Amino acid sequence: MAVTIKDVAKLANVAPSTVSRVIANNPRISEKTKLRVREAMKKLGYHPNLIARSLASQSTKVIGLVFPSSDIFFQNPFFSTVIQGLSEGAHEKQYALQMSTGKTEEEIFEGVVHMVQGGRVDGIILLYSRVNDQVLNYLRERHFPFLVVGKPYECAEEITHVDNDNCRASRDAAEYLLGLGHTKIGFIGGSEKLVVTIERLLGYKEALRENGLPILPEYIIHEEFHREGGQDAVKKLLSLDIPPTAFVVTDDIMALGVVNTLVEMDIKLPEQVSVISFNNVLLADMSRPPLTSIDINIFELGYQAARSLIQMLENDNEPVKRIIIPHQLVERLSCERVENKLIAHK
Amino acid sequence: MAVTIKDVAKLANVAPSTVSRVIANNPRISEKTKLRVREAMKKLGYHPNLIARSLASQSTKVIGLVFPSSDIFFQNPFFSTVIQGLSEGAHEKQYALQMSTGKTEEEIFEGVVHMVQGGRVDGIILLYSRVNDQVLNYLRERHFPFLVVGKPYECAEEITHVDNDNCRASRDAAEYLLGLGHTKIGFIGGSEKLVVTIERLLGYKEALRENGLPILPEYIIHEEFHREGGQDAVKKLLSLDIPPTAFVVTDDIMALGVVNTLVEMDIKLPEQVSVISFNNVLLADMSRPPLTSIDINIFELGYQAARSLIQMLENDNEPVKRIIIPHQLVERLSCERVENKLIAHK
DNA sequence: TTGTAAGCGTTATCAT
DNA sequence: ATGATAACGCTTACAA
Repeated sequence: MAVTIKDVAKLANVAPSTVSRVIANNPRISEKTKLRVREAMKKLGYHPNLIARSLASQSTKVIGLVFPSSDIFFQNPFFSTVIQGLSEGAHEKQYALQMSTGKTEEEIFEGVVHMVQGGRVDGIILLYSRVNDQVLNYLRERHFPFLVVGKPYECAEEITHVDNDNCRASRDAAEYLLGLGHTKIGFIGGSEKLVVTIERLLGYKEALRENGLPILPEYIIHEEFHREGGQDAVKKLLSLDIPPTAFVVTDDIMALGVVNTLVEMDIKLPEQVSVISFNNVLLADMSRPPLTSIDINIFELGYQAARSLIQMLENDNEPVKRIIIPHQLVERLSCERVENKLIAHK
Repeated sequence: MAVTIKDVAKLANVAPSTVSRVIANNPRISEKTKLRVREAMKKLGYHPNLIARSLASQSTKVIGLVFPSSDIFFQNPFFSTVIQGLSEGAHEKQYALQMSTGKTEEEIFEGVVHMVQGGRVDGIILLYSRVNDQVLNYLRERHFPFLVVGKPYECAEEITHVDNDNCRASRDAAEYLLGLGHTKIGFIGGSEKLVVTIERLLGYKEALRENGLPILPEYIIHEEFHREGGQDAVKKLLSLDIPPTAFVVTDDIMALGVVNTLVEMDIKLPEQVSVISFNNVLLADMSRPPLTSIDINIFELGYQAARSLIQMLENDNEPVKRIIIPHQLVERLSCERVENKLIAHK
């Protein structure tokens, strides 16, 4: 059996509670005893049992992570990078990260309940935001500390969240294309259930509207966040009578699908068609041509999420916060000023 | 405060121990009481406190994950996919996954000690294998249950591990190129401290030797597992008096760097130079030309790792195992039969 | 400044 | 088949 607080107490000739106080660095213990106790701890190679500590103190120093059920999320570099940020934010405050596992939505939900009611985590970070989310509703009802990476669909002002200004970012993207003279701009987004898609669509529409351009429903396509999604979308758009000359694509991976498809169709990028996308993951500049993309600072999203949740956990009635991570447009070579070279009508 | 076993006991008119037995589905409890107790649990919305259970039973049902310290690991899709496999394997047996956090090697080591001595995990999975690893040595010394994804550098027969036959895989890769008539084959590998690099280099050498070809030290380059690594390596190799006509690259991402660099140098793929790589991550077929790559079944690596560790945890003296995940060569368009079109000497 | 003792919510060993 | 009761290893009033 491992060495416990009692063993240390015995060796140092003090009570177990004293050892506990030394660990907590309680100021009411004399330096002399502290020294003696610490020596005993070192001698025995003592390390506190975190489970026992959690039980006694009702706090685990563990943060639960909830991912969306879709496989697609894992395939996207967003996942890795946000984890890196979370990891760094958590580590700084000595918190551990635990992942929910499960494939279906239902399994994930049960996993969260297990974590929460089982007392295994002090708080939860949701790494997605969708319409009518069961997990979010559950956490709210139980008043369990949690935070959303992304913008909650409802009651955003009552839920702490870390997000980009996606509406603005999308407006920036569309305005960039408008600035290059494009007037026929298509929008290729992810699932309409995802708040991020909703927001980016909004920004796109705002930009068009403010520039006096019509919003054409046939120019707006929703597909999954993967390459095939981008491929399907661009095919649909290019088969229109008057196809767009530029695309706002809400994810780099989708954009790669778009680019590949265009290349296969022998359409020149950026001479004939411009593409701007989101996330600026590593792949963005591995594409040929490299993608102009809106960098949303994924690492920072994760880092601030971890920090903010820990703040909520450590300070009673920390106010609800909305943390906006800045984005920036990274110009590469996938967009060009529109000349009169239109795509031949089909 | 949450509802406990005592509350359930009171409502069902039994002793707490009986409730505990019902939870464990102990056969010595009558069906009648089981029913009554379960009803009470449902009525109160009871959920066992996992922390208390862990303390009493000295087992957490949590697996600790240890990543290499390098940022590069996270940027590689290997990370996401192996996590998916681990997640599925763990979930099936109701285990949770906890990640070690920390940037430097030292921080990670401390994180592991914290997890282990703190009793927070029942076992550990190392997601890398390198020469002289501090973490591995620590776990061995303490006889703490753990398993390695990859081949341990030393005492591989005493440590359960889940791996590919990397030596064989690399031989397959080299032989494939030899089969296409290449005789000047370069090797671009990762850090020499990583066992995977060592093994793949070995396989490469074996293939050359068995085919009566010389092993040229200047044809062997080690770089980091990222795109720049591939770029640097190929530049070095192409500046040789007699540059290779084909490359075995031990990672897809590096291979992308190789391909991009070749394109920039106006060297035609696969007409002038062939490239074969490892891992077959999604990017492999997004490259132009799409990469011929050895699929090492990353998901399966993770999945089997989780399952095997759980077996070790649940069965006393489970024997040490070596689990080899099969690989297969996926032919795409980055390799071609060598004709007499050599690269012009520099 | 330090010790005593009562929890924290389970499991597990005795009894009965 | 079920009930007391003692762990599990720590924290934290309350005493002294």
